[in-house]
Amino acid sequence: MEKTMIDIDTAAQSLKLLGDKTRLTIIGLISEGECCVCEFVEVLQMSQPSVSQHLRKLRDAGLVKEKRKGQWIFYSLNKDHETYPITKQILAQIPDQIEKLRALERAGLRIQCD
Amino acid sequence: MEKTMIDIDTAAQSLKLLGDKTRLTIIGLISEGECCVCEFVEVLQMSQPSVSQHLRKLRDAGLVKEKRKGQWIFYSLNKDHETYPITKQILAQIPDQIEKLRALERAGLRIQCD
DNA sequence: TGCATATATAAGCATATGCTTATATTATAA
DNA sequence: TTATAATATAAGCATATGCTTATATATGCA
Repeated sequence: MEKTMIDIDTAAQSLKLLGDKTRLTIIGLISEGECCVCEFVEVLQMSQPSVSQHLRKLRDAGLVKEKRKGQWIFYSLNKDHETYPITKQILAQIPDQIEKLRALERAGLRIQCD
Repeated sequence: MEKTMIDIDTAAQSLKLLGDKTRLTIIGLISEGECCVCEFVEVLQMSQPSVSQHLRKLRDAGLVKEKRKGQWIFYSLNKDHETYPITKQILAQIPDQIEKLRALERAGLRIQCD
């Protein structure tokens, strides 16, 4: 498992994106699976356009992937991204967001379409 | 070695500071020792006020410490900071900046006052 | 087809950011 | 004490950021 160095510009660009509470929470939410936009809206208690705009930044940078499933668009971590190792290390040091998703599920608001 | 979780707001705040090429390079430069402002100015090829302003942000957040030695003020990593574990992990994944300091030394511009 | 739902995009705006130039502060040295 | 060097701070400005509201696009369903 050879460690590849991530150049400083690339690292800084990803860190800048992760350096926002909303986006860092989004990354935490999908650290163990995918979520759709309406789930983020519910958990984050933010407007849909605002959430979409954060997702676009993450997607443009390649940190997340999107996949349409019917009327929903699901977002997930892009584990192939050059800076994914950094993201993973950060995720290991912040509290997981799973409980928030469980609460969604209990409220019947979790989208499952597999 | 129990891992303490770093809350998401705290993590995001530090990541935001690290998400800037200049500041990330500064952190890289002091990852193995202290540097004074004029060394940063030389290595980064930036104006002194601009460097000072970046250092102030890092210091205000507690990510770095400063120590005056005569006419110079030396900056170093604050290893006691709550988010230092994150910083350390990031540093492990970017190329070290030591070579830049060696070049300074060869040019006779390295400040040593111990 | 037509309507509802999910999502994206656009435009506008207030605030944050990072630089610049000018100046203040602190310490050393003559 | 005066001059110089190292650093900090202040003010100004252009650009970036993150929200809002309004609207567009795409899908599913009656």
